[in-house]
Amino acid sequence: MDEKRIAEIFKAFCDENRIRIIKLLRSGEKCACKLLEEINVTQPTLSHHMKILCDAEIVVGRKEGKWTHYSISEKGVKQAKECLRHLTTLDVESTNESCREK
Amino acid sequence: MDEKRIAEIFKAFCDENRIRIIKLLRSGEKCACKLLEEINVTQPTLSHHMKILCDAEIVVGRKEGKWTHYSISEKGVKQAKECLRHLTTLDVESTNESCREK
DNA sequence: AAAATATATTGACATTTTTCTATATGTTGC
DNA sequence: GCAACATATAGAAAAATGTCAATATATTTT
Repeated sequence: MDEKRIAEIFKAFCDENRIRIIKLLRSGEKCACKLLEEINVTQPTLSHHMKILCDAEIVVGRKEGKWTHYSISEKGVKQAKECLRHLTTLDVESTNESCREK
Repeated sequence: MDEKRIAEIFKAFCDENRIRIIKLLRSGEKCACKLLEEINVTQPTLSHHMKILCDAEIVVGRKEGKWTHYSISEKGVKQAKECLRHLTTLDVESTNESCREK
């Protein structure tokens, strides 16, 4: 996966308000109006954060009439975990020259 | 863990150059001069990114004379994984009111 | 069809982040 | 001690991000 996409995924987790939103979704699907009650931002700001979370595919929105219900995306989370695992696992295959000197 | 610290950890993964650096460290410990050769930024910019990676505890620096050797921190990675797991795991204990309406 | 409600988009502003140049600090070898 | 090298810090500029007020869009209700 390219660096740009990886960055996009993890941007979900690097803003305090988005982390609060994710924590709220741990208890299950919630509509935007409910999230808005529990978080200290205006409605357009919440909408902006939900877009970032959805673009990262950590969250999915389900439209139902005038409401949008958001929930944690199992699929996206799996991808994020796999991505984190891959990034941080030593690659034993690759040779290594640790320093120009020595 | 508080939102601020969680955001700090995942900031390691939300910049393209930092992801490139982490990918380079997958092949093992590397000194700053070696990383600098392989990445298209100036030395102070690299230093800045290394600080963010170290603050997130995803990377550790080992000083040896005039060199600093960087490597992926198993301990920090473990914490990040655990953090991601916790954030994205449904909390079955908590009751849920998904929407104000209905 | 008009009013009310839920969410998204636009545009402006403030803050944060990334980047650079210049300079400082610390280490090694002469 | 001095020159050369590796890395860090300071400060400034540019870019990206977070935030809000205003407004648009879509849906439901009356």
